[in-house]
Amino acid sequence: MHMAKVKKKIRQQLLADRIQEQPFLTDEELARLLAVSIQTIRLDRLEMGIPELRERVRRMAENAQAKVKAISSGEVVGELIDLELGHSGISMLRITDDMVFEKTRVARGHYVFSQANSLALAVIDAPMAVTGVANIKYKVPVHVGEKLVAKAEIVRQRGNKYFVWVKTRNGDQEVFRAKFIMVSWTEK
Amino acid sequence: MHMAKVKKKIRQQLLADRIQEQPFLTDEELARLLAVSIQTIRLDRLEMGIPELRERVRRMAENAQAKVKAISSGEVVGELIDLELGHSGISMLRITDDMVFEKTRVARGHYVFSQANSLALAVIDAPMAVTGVANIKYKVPVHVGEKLVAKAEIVRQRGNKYFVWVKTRNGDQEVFRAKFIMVSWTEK
DNA sequence: CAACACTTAGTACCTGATACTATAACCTGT
DNA sequence: ACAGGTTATAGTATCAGGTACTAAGTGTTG
Repeated sequence: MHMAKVKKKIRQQLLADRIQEQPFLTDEELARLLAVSIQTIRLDRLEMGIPELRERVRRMAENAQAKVKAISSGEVVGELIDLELGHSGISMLRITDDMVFEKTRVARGHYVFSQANSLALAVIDAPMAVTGVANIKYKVPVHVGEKLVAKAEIVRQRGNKYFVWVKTRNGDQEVFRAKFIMVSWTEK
Repeated sequence: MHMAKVKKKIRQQLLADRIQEQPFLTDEELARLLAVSIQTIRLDRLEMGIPELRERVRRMAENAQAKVKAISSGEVVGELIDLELGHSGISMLRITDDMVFEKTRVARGHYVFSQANSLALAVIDAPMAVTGVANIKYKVPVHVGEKLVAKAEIVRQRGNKYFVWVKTRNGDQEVFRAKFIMVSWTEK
């Protein structure tokens, strides 16, 4: 395989892109792909401040773990600010880069929903519960960097059904509103 | 009953737990924490088939990246099976371990929502759009391992508002149903 | 006390690097 | 055309965090 030699800056750009796309490549593999020596790759990385493979992998692992935790494993999506079990609760979610659409920079709806839904679940005082029904209105698009504050309130309880209203604000502006009916689940 | 054996097993359990909790520890650090020699740690890892630090980190990075991709960066949550732009679409989502509540093994509601919502967005033939309103009913709890098939259909369009219905089934059973009003977004 | 499991020590070697030195190849201007 | 600077390559020493293996203790226990 013979690749045309390119200028340094162009090569460095190619290198950076490649590493961005496939961070698991060693210097040796990168050298072969760009048809230069391994020393050149190392000089380029040094100049551009790109860390070595192991360091890249380590960072990805830490970072990705945190992101996975943010949406999947935590009890509540976002940060729980206040909770009065059986009455109300408040949580905060910061919209990060990976929660938005690339083109529009507008938050994907399911993040806003997730915050509200998980908060609604947290406020009800029952060992186990699931969402039954939800009525949702997105009022204003949310952008990257904004901090969403969701307030949940139990407005009525009938048997094992809890009616929870959640209002999400960005600053003073209400951006989202949801009514949930949560169903508690006595094990049998 | 051999005394030494018991000690060994307990230590190995402690070791396994520790690595589970803090996978970024080197053998040297683990040796210090458990007050044994580094060789003992290595023998233990060998016996239990626990890979070395670098390998552990590498696996975490790969794996976590895939998970992050599943919910955050992909256009559609789940796997897009079929899409007729402007009419309908089908997607499939496999419920994995980290999508469920630990205690109940029931899927968190927002995953089911995310699948439906992202599919609803995908079917509408507009460059940019956001969710406006959603009416949702969870009919049956979903468990780990199950495959959810969501079908979205555009039922009406009025101006820049698209009315999309999504029905999600697990096998023949309908587990979830949603009506979305999506709003397309002409940039100005 | 002898047998055997367990633990520790130590060595050679591996990968994927950093850090540094030395030299070769390529432009560029005058 | 040739000097001078930039760019590329080669090579060496060293490192972390291991694997794989050999050898020598240290208990425990029957």
